[in-house]
Amino acid sequence: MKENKEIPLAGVKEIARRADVSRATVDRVIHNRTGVSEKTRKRILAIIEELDYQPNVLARRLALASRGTVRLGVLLPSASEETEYWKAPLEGMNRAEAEIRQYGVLVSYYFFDQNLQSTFTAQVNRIINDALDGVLIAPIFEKESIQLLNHCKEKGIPCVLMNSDIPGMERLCYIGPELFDSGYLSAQLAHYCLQPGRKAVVVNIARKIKRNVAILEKVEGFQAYFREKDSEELLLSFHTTDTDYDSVASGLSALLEKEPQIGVLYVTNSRVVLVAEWLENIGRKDIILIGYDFLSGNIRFLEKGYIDFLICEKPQEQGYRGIMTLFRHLVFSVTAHEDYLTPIDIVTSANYKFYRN
Amino acid sequence: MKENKEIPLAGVKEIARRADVSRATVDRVIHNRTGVSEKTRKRILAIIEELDYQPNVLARRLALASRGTVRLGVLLPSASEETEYWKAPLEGMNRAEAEIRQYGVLVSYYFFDQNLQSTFTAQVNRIINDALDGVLIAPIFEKESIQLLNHCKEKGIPCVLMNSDIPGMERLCYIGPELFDSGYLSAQLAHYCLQPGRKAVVVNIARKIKRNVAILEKVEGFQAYFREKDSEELLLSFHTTDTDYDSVASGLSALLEKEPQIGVLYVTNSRVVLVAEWLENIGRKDIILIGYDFLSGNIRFLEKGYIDFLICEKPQEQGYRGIMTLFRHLVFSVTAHEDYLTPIDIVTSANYKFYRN
DNA sequence: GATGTTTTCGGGCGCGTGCCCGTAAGCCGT
DNA sequence: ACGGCTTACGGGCACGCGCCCGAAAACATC
Repeated sequence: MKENKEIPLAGVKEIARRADVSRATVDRVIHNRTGVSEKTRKRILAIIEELDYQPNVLARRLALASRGTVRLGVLLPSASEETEYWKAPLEGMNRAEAEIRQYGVLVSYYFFDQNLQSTFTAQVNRIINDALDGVLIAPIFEKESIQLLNHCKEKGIPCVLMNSDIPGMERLCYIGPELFDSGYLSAQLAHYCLQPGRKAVVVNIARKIKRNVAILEKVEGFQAYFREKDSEELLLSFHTTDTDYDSVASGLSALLEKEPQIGVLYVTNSRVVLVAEWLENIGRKDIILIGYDFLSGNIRFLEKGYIDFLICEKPQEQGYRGIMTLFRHLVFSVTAHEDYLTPIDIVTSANYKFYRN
Repeated sequence: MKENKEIPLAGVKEIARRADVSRATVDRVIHNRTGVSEKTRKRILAIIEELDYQPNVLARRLALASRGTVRLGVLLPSASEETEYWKAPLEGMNRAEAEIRQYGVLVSYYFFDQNLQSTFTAQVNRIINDALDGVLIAPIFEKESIQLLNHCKEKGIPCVLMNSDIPGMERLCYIGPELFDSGYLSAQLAHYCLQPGRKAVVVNIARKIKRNVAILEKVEGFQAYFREKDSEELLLSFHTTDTDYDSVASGLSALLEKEPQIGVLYVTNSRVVLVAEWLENIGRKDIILIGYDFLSGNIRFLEKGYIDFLICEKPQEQGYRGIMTLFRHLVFSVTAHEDYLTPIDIVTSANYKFYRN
């Protein structure tokens, strides 16, 4: 009594039968190759339309496997201790790679040092030289990234940006967060938690702040929220370009002495761990601390109660989707992809156990 | 100068060549079928081990496509207006179905009415009768679900539970939230937002509360948090089995009159929309409202500012993963799946635009 | 040693698609 | 009428794997 009423998903053979031609002719039409008279082409196209023909991706890729391999390249920072962050996207890419290796896809990684522009440039040149079929890049250095994007455009190589966007450039799509909203959301949390009479501090800890788009946009979003709530007078800010613990600690201690009514600290990147350490050392669990990224160090302080909220933007999924987008574009010709703005997740000590990065 | 150094992923042919047998013999060993002498079997197994042979899933499934179809069944509540919630899991399942249809998988849906146990029983019987290859169920009615699980166990049919678990039963895995932690997280948010001197209310709006595991566990989690913070005296509660607006509104109005210091309302399910409506009518944006599920009605009140936090557990992904887990188990023999506890997401007016259900 | 039975294995087809090669029909010029 | 050339199409192999059928080899029986 099985209900085997399933439609057998008509293939090329069925189309050929109905059009009274051979499969090869249908094939020519599907790939708009030459060698088919206009009359039969029309006829076949009509039948394809009618049957809503969907090529079998398995068979297609299997057949294509003989022809050659699709070669993807990824340009991203190497995951050092300082920037453990980049381990996550890499894991996502590896996961994607494992999934699609069967389809004849090969992924090469081009790592660079975030602090050395020269390493970036060198890898850009290697990528150009290697003549890949698709490229995924984290455009940390804007100028050189634009150069690479232009090269890809010229050669018709699809290119996906991740982590941060370069507005106005031609590319397949951008995969990453909307940074302004990320700051705006943090401000909302801060505002909810702010007890009467207390103030909030925006804390920037980074080598270069003025040029760092990621930080600037977040700060703007944060301030925008307080402005909307007519609470701008509650905002303080603290910047330091020294990223070691001592500089951060002494700077914050000085600030706290001058402004004892601090209730919330918002750190614009994953260096929040330094601030958490400081809070632990001065024994102030009552100050709300908001920061970024699902990293082991941050999680530890989340558990201890010194970090209250971590904002996370699914870096692993960013890597996974980046590869998959290129794959689908190249192998299955699924181009209709707009930008993918990652969710902005709130992680606390109560839900971090279930978080998927 | 292309680096085509990739290992060609040795297939059955290569194994056969090295073992000096035909591909058919290798095939017999791979599927541990009879008809191979112990000596050659050992030899072939050694080579398989050595080459770390991974069968090409595309080719495998393509070849299998002729034999027959893998038939999956899903038992879930029909998405009525009242329970729009179930639209999301269904969408996820449809997405999964579209993705794996190429692999010869057919999904049948067995809908029941959440308020009528008889419809559940009827569908259980249909499932048993239809002799499916795999089953995904939302075990709303526990007793009948156990009956179905036992039947599956007997027949060796893999079975995945979703949305809520039945502890102690044999099944492939559970996909859904950890309800206790869901309540616990809500309490944390409530506690953060609670201004001095204000109180929090647990609001249950459901036909049957005492028997509803989902609600009870959440309430327990919520209370546990306040107990840990020694703030139990700040907790009130409100229950109603009448799920219409008027009952909810008049009940809450009475409560508010008696306890004017209410600062937070925690509604344990998606009926939070009724409470939001009430807050709008009495014009009280200052009361923090926490509720469940990413539904259009709830989102509207999130935008307006009457709902502050929505807790969401990725229902769409639950459906997607449910189907995919069965698929991978049946087609690719990827059994090593433990339970998948979905993330517990916090959605506010500032990040809902980016949320993926 | 002839015949039956079991064990062990190879050949070959099919899954749906991509693509190369061959070929018949039509056209043109001489 | 014949050779050369283009156009339009069909036949057939390959991709990697599953599986059926039949054959060879080994063994058993009289």
